[in-house]
Amino acid sequence: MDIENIKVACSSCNLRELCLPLGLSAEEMQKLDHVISTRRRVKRGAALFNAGDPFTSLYAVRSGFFKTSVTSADGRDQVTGFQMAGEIIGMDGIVHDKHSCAAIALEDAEVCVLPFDRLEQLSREFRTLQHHIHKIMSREIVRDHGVMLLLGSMRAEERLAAFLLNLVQRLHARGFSQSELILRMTREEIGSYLGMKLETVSRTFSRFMDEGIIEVKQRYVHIKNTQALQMLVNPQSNGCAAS
Amino acid sequence: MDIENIKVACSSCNLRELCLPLGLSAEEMQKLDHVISTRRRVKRGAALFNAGDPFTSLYAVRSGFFKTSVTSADGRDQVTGFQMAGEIIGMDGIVHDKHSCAAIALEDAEVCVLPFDRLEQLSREFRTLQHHIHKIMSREIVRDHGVMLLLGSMRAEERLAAFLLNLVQRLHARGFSQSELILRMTREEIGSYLGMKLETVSRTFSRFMDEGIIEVKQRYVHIKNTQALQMLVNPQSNGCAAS
DNA sequence: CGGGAAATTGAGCACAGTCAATCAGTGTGG
DNA sequence: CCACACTGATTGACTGTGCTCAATTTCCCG
Repeated sequence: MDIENIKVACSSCNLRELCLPLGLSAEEMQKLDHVISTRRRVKRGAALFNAGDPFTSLYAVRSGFFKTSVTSADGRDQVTGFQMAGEIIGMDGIVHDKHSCAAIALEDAEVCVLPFDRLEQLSREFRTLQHHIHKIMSREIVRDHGVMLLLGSMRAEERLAAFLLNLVQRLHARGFSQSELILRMTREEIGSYLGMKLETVSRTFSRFMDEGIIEVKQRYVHIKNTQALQMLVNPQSNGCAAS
Repeated sequence: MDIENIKVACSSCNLRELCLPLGLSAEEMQKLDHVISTRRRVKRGAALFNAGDPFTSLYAVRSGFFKTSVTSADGRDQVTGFQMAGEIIGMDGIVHDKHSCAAIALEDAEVCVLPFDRLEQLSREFRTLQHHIHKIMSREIVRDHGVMLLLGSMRAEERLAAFLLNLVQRLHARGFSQSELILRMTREEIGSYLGMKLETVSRTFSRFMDEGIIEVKQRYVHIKNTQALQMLVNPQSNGCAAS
């Protein structure tokens, strides 16, 4: 099985500045350690949960990379996001006590299991934790609105540029390069997320390469001209680094 | 000014089965009445809040109709949702203590002001209220994922059909007709929400009319064949009413 | 009743989708 | 260890949906 229980502690986790414990006091974090007692391993290609699965917990990505996707009644599916270390998955399940999307590991991954009833219980005691959970959900809502903007009003080039910039920025916040990355998802998954076909993703990558903006070799991407990408997303930002 | 304070009570509101108080006990609802002490009127075309405004409260729509929209750095904007009576607006503001989208009244409207710190305080006392707030935020996330599916994988006809069905279903839950409605938004706003140009919205309406599926006259819409619309959204649902 | 915003409709075009062939990379089994 | 199969990526040619630009028309609202 791909499930394995491991004792863990937020207080000693190197992701605590990115993840759930952000901003908690030592005492609060200690309490949190009691709530978050198990980890779970998920193999590449396996589901952390599927649409329809009963909702019990949120999950904090500890290592690895996930995609979440929803499926329409007639079988079309849409990737709704990609999640990396320190990000929280599963908030879609709260409304109906079951998940409405699936979370699939794109590489061997490990998550911290956060039983939601215990999280609610603890957040009734600590307003910092309570507020932090509200923030995490609000952040997801704001992120989703950004994706709607992308899907509703941008052209293929702009979408892919925005996608690359977002990915590299999040990776950079985790200590990786600002200009190089390995894509963990296929062209088809990128396309599904960005509302375009895999061939268009591939062609757009090639065009960026022809223009000298990036270097692509399969999953490897080197961003040679960040400003050019920013200009594509937002023509206003004329070369000057926006804060 | 378009601001006016009025004493109000959730416990005697006719929207309490749709809105925030859903599922609360008499005692809890009485406590909630103390939190929600003011209403605010918003004139047609005016903003309940704008992007960048400091976040203090959530708002429950009491009457009228709103749109929320985000604006990109270069001025494009995207309608992210339409809200009607009983729905909650403003959760985008929690993460950064300021709103990331604007909420504009599409007709003269009235909202209940829910100061967020007091809501957090009360939800630390009542787990029913706490869980209900989590559900409301989760519902928004799930809704957003549905919009992504629509924007990312549907064609113009399917988008508009899904939009009409969603709108009429929500209106029906509020006691309005299942087949007739007045659109409170312009073709341009519909287009922005659905990721298409206003001309395409208009043309698609006309096509539906030619096919005898609906009757449209400016803002008035009569759905003559709900099944045909459902078939457009989901070809699988072959005439049989899906549960 | 008149002005202006909103909606409709048309013609032509472009971006991205479709279908198809080829190539590259990876992992498996003989 | 190499051959082979398979998935994923690239590229090409063609097509079609929806966008652009433009001209009317309709309907509100003052």
